Amino acid sequence: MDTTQRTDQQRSADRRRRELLEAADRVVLRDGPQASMNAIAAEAGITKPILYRHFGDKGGLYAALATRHTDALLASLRAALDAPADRRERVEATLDTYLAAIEARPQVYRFLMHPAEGSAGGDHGFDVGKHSAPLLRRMGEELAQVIEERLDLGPGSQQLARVWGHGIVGMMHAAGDWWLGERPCSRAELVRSLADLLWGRLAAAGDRVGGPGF
Amino acid sequence: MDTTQRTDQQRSADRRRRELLEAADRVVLRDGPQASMNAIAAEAGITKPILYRHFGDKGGLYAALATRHTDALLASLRAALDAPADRRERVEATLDTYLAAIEARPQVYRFLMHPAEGSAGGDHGFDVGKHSAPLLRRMGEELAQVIEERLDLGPGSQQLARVWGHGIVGMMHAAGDWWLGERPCSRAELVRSLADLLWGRLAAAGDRVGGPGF
DNA sequence: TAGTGGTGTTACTAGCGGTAACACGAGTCT
DNA sequence: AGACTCGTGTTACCGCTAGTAACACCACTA
Repeated sequence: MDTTQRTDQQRSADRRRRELLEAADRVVLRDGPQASMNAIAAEAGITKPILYRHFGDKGGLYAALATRHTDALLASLRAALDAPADRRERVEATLDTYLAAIEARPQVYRFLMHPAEGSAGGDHGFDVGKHSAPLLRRMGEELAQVIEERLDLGPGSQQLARVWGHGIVGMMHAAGDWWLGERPCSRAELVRSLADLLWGRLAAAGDRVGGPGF
Repeated sequence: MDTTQRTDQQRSADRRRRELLEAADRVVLRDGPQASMNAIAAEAGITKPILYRHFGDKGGLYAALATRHTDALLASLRAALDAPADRRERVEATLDTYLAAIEARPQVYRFLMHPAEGSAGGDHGFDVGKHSAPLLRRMGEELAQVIEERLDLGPGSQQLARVWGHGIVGMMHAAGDWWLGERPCSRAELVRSLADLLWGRLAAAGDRVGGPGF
């Protein structure tokens, strides 16, 4: 039970855990978010109780799975957000990165947006205000931080940055989800339209003839 | 089996249906979106198969339930959107109406955002791009229509209006969800911050000292 | 040789959505 | 009257799920 021994065991457990996660990944990407624990165990070549020993419950497994993908996506977004270009170009690059990601791997996207639905049992005093996927929350917080660091918004800047961070992320998400389902235009056009919205074209647009503007 | 008879029966069935919906409403508002069909049937004083005869499956019941609340909320939003005031005031009124609704009845809000999760069984060729709740889609489409009717956006206005409709709704939803969970500021402040975002303050903000702006 | 810890199994529980089969009461046709 | 249908209700079941208890094996150690 010396240190070396325990390290070896831990290393082995970690490796096993990674293998299980990869198997779970395959199943979730194939069957969608309702992939059953039985199916995942079968894909990994083992049986259910082992999954429960490693991840506690379904929520734990899904959280571990989601963290991997979320981290990867957030890294890409950070890179786009940090590119050496002016603000509009950075915003467009970030939007495009996100949209390219959900376009390239829609199953991953679907999973990240609805990871743990019917998992926990009796949540009677239930969590109001936490319906967005964790990914959205994390993206919102990250964006808020970038905004607050880089923009001069005057008094109340921190709070404003957080509102904007979550708001912009929500805009991106909803528009992207709709776009992915209907494909009404190219990705570049969507990016441009959203950036135009953020750039105040809504406020600047003229009223249509025949009545006061929206 | 004459017309009067059939009308009587239909009327009775409709009345029953409404009673069942009200019972389901009570249970869903009490237990959250995972309320079981057994629980709903018990609340209504009957047993499961009757629910299935009236609504087909759980998705049908939940859809009927969601439609009621969604229609009500959309009516309020339309009223705010049609108020006699200038554009900014209308936008703020609409945002405030939505936020007031989710603040006043968070359980309804929660249900509308996650109505039918683990319902249908084998959806293997699965619906990519339809993860937002139907409420969000409907709000996005309605807003798009209003924008397209009232604003002069130049060429490609219809497509632009739809992107903006869904984007703005997503912004409102994500910011509202975050705000409802953390309550970092008053509703009025949130409304003002979001309207400022839509009014181009992001583009207009100056860079912070020490580097190029976000 | 006995013991210990990790890995794996089978077999089970409780609850879910959904359904088949049956029972009762009311109105209708012959 | 008697048979027939139809809507409403029930009980008892199916197949599935998440999650668990109990047992078996295998390697390593004292």
